[in-house]
Amino acid sequence: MTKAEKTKKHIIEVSSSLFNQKGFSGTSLSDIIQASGVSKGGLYGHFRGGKLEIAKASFSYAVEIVYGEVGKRTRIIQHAVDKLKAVIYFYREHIFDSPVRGGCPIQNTYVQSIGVQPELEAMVKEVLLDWQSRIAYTIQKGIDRSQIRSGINGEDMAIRMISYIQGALLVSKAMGDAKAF
Amino acid sequence: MTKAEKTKKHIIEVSSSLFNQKGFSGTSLSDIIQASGVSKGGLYGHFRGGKLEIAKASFSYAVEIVYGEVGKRTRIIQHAVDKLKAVIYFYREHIFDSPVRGGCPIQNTYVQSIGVQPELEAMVKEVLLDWQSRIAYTIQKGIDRSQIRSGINGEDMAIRMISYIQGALLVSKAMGDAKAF
DNA sequence: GTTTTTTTAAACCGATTGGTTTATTTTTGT
DNA sequence: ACAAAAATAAACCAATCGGTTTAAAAAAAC
Repeated sequence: MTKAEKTKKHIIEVSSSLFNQKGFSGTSLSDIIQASGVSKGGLYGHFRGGKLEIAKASFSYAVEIVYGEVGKRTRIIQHAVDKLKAVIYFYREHIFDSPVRGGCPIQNTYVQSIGVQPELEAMVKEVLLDWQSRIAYTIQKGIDRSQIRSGINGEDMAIRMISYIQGALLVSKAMGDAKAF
Repeated sequence: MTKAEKTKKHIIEVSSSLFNQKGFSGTSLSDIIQASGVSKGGLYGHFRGGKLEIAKASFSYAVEIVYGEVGKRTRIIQHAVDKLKAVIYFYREHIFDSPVRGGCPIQNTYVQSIGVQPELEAMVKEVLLDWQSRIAYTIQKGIDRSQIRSGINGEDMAIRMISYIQGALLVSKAMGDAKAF
């Protein structure tokens, strides 16, 4: 990794935390400059698209980080039901200790970008669809292996599971405990 | 209602829509001035606390509006289970047609204020606790009337119901359909 | 019709916003 | 040691930010 690549990654790491906590309009270039230690010219050198390009890269990075952490926990699990349960357990254990500071980047980015930042909004939808198909795939595999009773609609079940996680996350964070899970 | 009160209410009506859609940092005084037609001096006359005071009043107003609409639907219903179901149906029917433009003010305000606007954050928590106790009260009444089996913990059940609604709202809006409900 | 209330328009404040370019310096790879 | 790549610091831009005060005008209440 060249120096430039390292710097770019560092900017994204720092920015993903900022954007996830304070949102797009709540995060200024000055914030990123101060938190990263990179000069304004440096930022512009790496992201000619300005703030929006940094925010987009930050969101993608944040999603990858979360996916990576979830994957660590679920990759080794064979049984489909256990695998899906492990996903939920992961989120329940990381309500106040998210892989990316500020909580679930999907939730944060979506609420803060809807109707205001169409490009970010579209990215969130893509990620959600991807997540849905991943879960649906696991469910289908479970059905094939007779671990889950057939007749279950994978896509619908996946949506409900995501919905459950997101709702429980929101309420748990607000209430200060994990009772919603 | 005096002229001043009318104007103040008008400012709040307009602002609640703006804040709910674009968030606190995403909404500027200029936005409010333009949308309300009230001059800058007028705003300051009615809200000496500036933007934050307007945002707080707007959130309270938005919550009242939603509560009012939900109440219209549920007030006449006697059976506890039907009453709770009606709440969920209400939200399902208003995913893309919220009483306050931008969707559920609890969800929006919380995500956009957490860690950044402590006063708004605190208000959301209060509203959530109030909502929880309302639902719990309905559940308890249902138990007393043998409409709900005893042994159910009203508070826990209420949290789960709120969590369900919030999650389903978020995902439904993002996905563009009500499958999550 | 007069007094009070309410609202406006305008000026002003200091600070910050995102964005852009430049010359210079530092660092890197060879 | 030298050439290429990377990063900095600084200046600059026009625009906006939230906030504050004032005199004048408009509207309402009596």
